[in-house]
Amino acid sequence: MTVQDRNLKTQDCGDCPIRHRAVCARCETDELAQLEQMKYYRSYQAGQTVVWSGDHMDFVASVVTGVATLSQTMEDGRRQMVGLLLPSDFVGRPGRDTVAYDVTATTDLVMCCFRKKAFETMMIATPSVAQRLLEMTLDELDSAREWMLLLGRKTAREKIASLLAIIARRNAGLMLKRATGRLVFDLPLTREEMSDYLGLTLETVSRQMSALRKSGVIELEGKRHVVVNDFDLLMEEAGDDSDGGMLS
Amino acid sequence: MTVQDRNLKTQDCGDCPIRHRAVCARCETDELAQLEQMKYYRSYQAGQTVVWSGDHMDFVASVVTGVATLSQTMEDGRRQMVGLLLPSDFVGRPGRDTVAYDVTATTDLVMCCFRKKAFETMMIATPSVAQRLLEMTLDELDSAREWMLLLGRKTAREKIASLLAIIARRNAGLMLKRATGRLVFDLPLTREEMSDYLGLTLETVSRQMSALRKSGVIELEGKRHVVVNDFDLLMEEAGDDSDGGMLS
DNA sequence: TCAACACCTTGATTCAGATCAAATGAAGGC
DNA sequence: GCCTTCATTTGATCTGAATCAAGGTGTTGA
Repeated sequence: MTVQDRNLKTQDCGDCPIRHRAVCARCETDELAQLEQMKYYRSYQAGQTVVWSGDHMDFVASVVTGVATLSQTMEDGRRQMVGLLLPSDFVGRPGRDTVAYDVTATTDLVMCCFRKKAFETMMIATPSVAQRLLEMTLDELDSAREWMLLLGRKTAREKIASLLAIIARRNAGLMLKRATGRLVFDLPLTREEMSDYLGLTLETVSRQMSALRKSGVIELEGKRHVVVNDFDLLMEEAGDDSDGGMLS
Repeated sequence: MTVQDRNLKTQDCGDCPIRHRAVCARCETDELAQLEQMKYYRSYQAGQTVVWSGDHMDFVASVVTGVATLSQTMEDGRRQMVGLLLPSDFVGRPGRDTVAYDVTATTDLVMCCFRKKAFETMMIATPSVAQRLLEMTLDELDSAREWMLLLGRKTAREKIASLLAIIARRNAGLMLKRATGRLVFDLPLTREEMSDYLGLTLETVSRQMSALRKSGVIELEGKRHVVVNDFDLLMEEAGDDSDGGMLS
């Protein structure tokens, strides 16, 4: 445990998402107290790998701050991201020892962790945890399927617009100028990471970002800072007929 | 529950997969009996739609025989399959009313169903069901993520080989000539359905099937009957470094 | 026996996005 | 201030798969 971890441990735990997302819905006080005792924090620096595909992962966790990605790599180096973990998202698989994909911190990252064994025991003793986790997993499955439509059938421009829409949505709470209809946020991903998420090359990502800028859908300040002038227009560019259900 | 009890229970209902996959692992006699009473069967003809995206789905089900697909469609008609349901696969989402994708029978189909309300009640009363379902959902999520790699990064030839490998694997029990190393099976999908699953056009599917035939990886008898001479070679064509974990 | 139809194959051409190749720009170290 | 480094943009060219366009094959039903 690092010094930083220890410091976090002594803090008030009000910000731990597992508590709220995995348990709160139907929990009882005793269960909450039990979970509180079990949890601990881990910090990772931007770029650090949390676990490699095939490795043993002895904890389950929930993102507190920062962004992590799940990715799969082929023998020849082709890479596809299969998940984007933003604050409050859950990682880890109770009931299986190894992970099937790399988990990487793309920004500095703090996760709230539970030792897997203890969490599993807890799950068996507390049905509401398993049920909440099932609900979350089904949401993730829906997101994954929405993403399959993007990867299989959307154009490069639609892919970029979709990704921007997702990030904008998830950041909604943090965004400025919401009242004016403008959404402002910083991309937590490099162009290369975006390309790995969208099944494109980084050059195509860059070109389509420029194209969206030129047609007035977004404004770019620096490389990472994005201003969305009209969210509905962005959604239209994304080709979504729904309301962006992938955000769930 | 003794082994003999289990045998007795399985005799009257040997073909119902929900019972085996969702419950058996940790079940008790009462719960089994309760499930037995709740279940009923539905049949669909090839081509029939089971539920449309957005519709209310008042049951959960498990495929007994036949093949069904899950697909999403964009406003302009672009379609992407997001799931292939083979015998023993589960459909339906306890805890949500509507489905997010079309469910279609691609062959004649028999499903073993449970009314959703009753199943949910049952789930709350019987923790093992929720836990088993969580495990199944996590497996599905892994498959979906494996499929994202295919859609985002594989070539047309690799996509076709991957699909053939999946179907071959899942049919392993039914296949002939297993001892000789040859795998023989019928494709349950048209070329168009294959293309919707793989994010290709039907012409490309047809061309790549021919290409695999010409290079001796597969033999085709008629349009649907496939002979795989060397499964390892097929896996190599599929570009998988793993053992094809998507089959789980 | 032969339409009609659904499904599949094959060929010719086009095009979106990949690949190859510089050039630009911003941030940190000396 | 100047060099180095790394992320990004932009340009030129190439290519794998899409698109457009015939034909072929097998099945159903009159």
